[in-house]
Amino acid sequence: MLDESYREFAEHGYHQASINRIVGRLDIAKGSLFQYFGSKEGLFAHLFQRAVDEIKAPLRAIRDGQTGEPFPQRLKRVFAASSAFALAHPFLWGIYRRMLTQEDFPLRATLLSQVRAETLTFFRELIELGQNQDSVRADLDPATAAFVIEATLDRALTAQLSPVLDAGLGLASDPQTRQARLDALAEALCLGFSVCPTVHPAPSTAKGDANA
Amino acid sequence: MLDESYREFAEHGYHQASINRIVGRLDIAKGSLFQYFGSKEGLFAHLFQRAVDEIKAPLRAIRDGQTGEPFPQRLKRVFAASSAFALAHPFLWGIYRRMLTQEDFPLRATLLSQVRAETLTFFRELIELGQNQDSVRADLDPATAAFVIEATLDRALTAQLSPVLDAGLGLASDPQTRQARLDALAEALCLGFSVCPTVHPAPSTAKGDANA
DNA sequence: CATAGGAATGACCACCCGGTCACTTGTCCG
DNA sequence: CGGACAAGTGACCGGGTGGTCATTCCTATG
Repeated sequence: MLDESYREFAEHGYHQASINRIVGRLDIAKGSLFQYFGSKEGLFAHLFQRAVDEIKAPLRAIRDGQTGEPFPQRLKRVFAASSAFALAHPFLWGIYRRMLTQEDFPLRATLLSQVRAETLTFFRELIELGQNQDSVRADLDPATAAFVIEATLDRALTAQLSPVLDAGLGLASDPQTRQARLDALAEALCLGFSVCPTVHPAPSTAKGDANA
Repeated sequence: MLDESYREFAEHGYHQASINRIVGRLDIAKGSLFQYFGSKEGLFAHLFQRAVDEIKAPLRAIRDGQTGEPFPQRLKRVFAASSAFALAHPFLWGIYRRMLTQEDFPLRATLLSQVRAETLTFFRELIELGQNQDSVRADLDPATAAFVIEATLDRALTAQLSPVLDAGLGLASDPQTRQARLDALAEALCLGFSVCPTVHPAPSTAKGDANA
């Protein structure tokens, strides 16, 4: 029952989701569903809370494991894990994405600010940890950098589930390509965050005045 | 008539938009509207095409003006101009944002891929131009960087119109703060793109092995 | 077995939707 | 003025919506 409702909301958003379709697929009476959840909004609220609880564990696992690694490696791991999570829970991800843009999504303000605050804090802590390890430059504002990272990751996850948005980058294609593209994004971000000289050979001319 | 329909779609998205409300506000008969546009989808397609045409001019003006400036300045100008445009056309921006996440938005694939391709090309060209000027490091992949920039800008524009998403960054508050935050975002991006030594003094300790 | 009480049911409600079309109205020309 | 023809109208249609509630069914207990 929860699974089927979850799928309906994720596939159609809130307003386009149909209680009739849900009970039709489940082959139960409409009255039963309303007896449990009271209203469409009640059903949705219940589902969302469950989903939020479900997403917390993997996020924490990423943050608390392998704390010794330098920042770029950790960021890549975060990107990879998030990508895997979004692919494994496309419906949940779809709901979240919809809520971001749909002003009249019920409970939007409450639910969103809760999730967003947690996400940005997660990245800010990751960055500050990197700064303490000297793998992130100290003059970088953690909040600003967290914003950029979150925006990039969000777009990447959206792109990998929606070929229209991929725009030739390859996130929506096979796993190997996706992995490579995600790593490239993480690296491009790290370029700006790292204490200056990046490991890459910088193959072209040496026009820059102080490279390596 | 067009203005009122535009507003309706932007405020409610496609499916939640109501023809009845539009004709009600305009105080005209429903039949008239259908005589002109044939269907709801026809009306929307017409509106969208008009909006796309409208957006092209300012974008081109940004790209083709001040070509001599170094990349970071140009990027800041692009951010500022885009921010102003989104604030001036919140409805249009709302439609675009909705279309990004709503799978069943009619004509989504056609319209979106058209817009996205143009946007990403715009940024790629901006970066390549920066590389030719030596104000962007040569080993940066233009497509990847364009992706990151576009993602960040998109999130920033969303945040400035939706306080819930601002997450304490200050994009949704007064113009001065917003301007400063946009500049900070652009700078954070440029850190990674610039040929290495950034102008900023890097105030803290000199633990990094080769800073400045 | 009888029965009490909660759980399940689905016909039904009022409402709203996009879309139609027979009809009225307005306009312009001979 | 009269007629032709386009423009404008709004009652109406079939269908879908979230939600209700009198009724039936099931089960658990005495």
